[in-house]
Amino acid sequence: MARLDDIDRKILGALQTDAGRSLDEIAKEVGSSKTPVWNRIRKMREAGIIGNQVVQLDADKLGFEACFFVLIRTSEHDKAWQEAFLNALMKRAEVQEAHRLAGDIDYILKVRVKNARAYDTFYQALISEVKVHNVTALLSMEEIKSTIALPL
Amino acid sequence: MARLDDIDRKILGALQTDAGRSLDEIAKEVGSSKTPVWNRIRKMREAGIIGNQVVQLDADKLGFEACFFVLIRTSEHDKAWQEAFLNALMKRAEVQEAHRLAGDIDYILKVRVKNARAYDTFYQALISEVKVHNVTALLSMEEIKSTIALPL
DNA sequence: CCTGAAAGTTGCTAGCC
DNA sequence: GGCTAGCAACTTTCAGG
Repeated sequence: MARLDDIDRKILGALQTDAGRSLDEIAKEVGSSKTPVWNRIRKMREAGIIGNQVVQLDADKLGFEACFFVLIRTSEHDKAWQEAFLNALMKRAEVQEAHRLAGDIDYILKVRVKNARAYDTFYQALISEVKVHNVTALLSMEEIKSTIALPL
Repeated sequence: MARLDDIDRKILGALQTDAGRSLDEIAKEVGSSKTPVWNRIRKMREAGIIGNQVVQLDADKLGFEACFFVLIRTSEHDKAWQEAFLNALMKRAEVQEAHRLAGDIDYILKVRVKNARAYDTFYQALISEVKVHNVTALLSMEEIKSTIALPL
């Protein structure tokens, strides 16, 4: 874990809210000026704290109207199965998030697709590739909040 | 839903993978040149398809080592309760995602915190603010995949 | 709708406080 | 460490095909 001061945190806060602004603007917002801010950003990039810059796209306007959270239980816990499962998740663009869980449920996925039929296609492809014991899909009716910003 | 051609989709694909490149690079990647690409991006911005540019931060390196998926059932379904609940979620930076669901479980949250104690603090604050019937927290052991890219 | 070039900003570096 | 200044690179605009 990196050691950051208050200005670093302000910079990160600004960048994770809107990275599309100029260095000058960000420098003014955090109460510093161009060069020091640029040096801090460079260091945090090198440290891997700051990753890629990406745009947020409007899922609805692009026709992705269905979003599922998928709870998965498996009976297989050996290395080979895990690798096959992990591989299947990585290569599927519909899977926006995948977490291995502690407890009763083994995995949770967030799957974004155009419609319910597209989800079924995804689901059939997944279970034909890897064996899973039990699957529960939770359908999102409304995306209340969605951000990648961390609570700095 | 907007009408997009193949080049538009390629541009969106490039931007949601890495928006930190120059127009020239992106133009070359999608097989076009600067000005037309710039015009397409401008139009998609105006249409709201392209939103803010943000940086992806490394949660682990910043000390956010705990991530919970929270399943919530409620007995209250009236307007006032919903507004209070929605308000509580919006103002809490720990809540990275919040969805209203169809079926048995009413809401799912993704909550990012520094550690289990910080989750408990969040949890206590939430249930003291709004009444919820049943809460199940799923603890993430490993973030296998995490992207905001849509499967264009 | 694309090309090419010009003008205005910005990112990035270096040398000084 | 931060500031000033300057150059290179980029974004953005606008003619013209």
